[in-house]
Amino acid sequence: MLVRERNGELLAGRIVETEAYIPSDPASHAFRGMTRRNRAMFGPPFHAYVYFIYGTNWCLNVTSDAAGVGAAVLVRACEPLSGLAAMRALRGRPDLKDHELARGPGNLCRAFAIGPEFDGADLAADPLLWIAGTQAAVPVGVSPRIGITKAAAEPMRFYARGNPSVSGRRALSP
DNA sequence: AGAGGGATCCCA
DNA sequence: GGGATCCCTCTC
Repeated sequence: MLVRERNGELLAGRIVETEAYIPSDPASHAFRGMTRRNRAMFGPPFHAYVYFIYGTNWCLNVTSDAAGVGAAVLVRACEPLSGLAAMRALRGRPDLKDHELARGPGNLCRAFAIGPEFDGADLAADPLLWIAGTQAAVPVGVSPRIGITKAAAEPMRFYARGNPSVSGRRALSP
């Protein structure tokens, strides 16, 4: 479960879609070594790597290997569990259905008010953003990742099968 | 289906 | 410094 405390309120959601990026992976930001942008990706595990893309979107990753190793998991979607009204306000779209609030990595960061201030944050200790709890066993689907061109066939995307909060439904295997 | 959007990075 | 690229989103 991803949790964000904002103005004394808890925004929370079940993580239902992720993508993996490993050091040997040409699609990874870390593939060509450390830069100012991807610095956090080489930090200790279970920390946030937040980056800006396509001029409009922030995306949240969780580092997934030892310090010095550039590896992370992109958090692509959450099923909203609490703070839905605040999420809807943050999206600025009163018309959205619950399962659309945090569907897609850019939308997720908007709904949870996640921005560059969390780049490098310790997700086990940060007072305003953390990941906690155990995940109920659900059927997990595997597919290629979305929106990349290098290593595009690698089955590195993992999602809760059948969950409507999962993005990229056209690309899903059933 | 197609445009918009801006930061980043590589190579001159 | 320039330009290709980019782990996308919304509207048409």
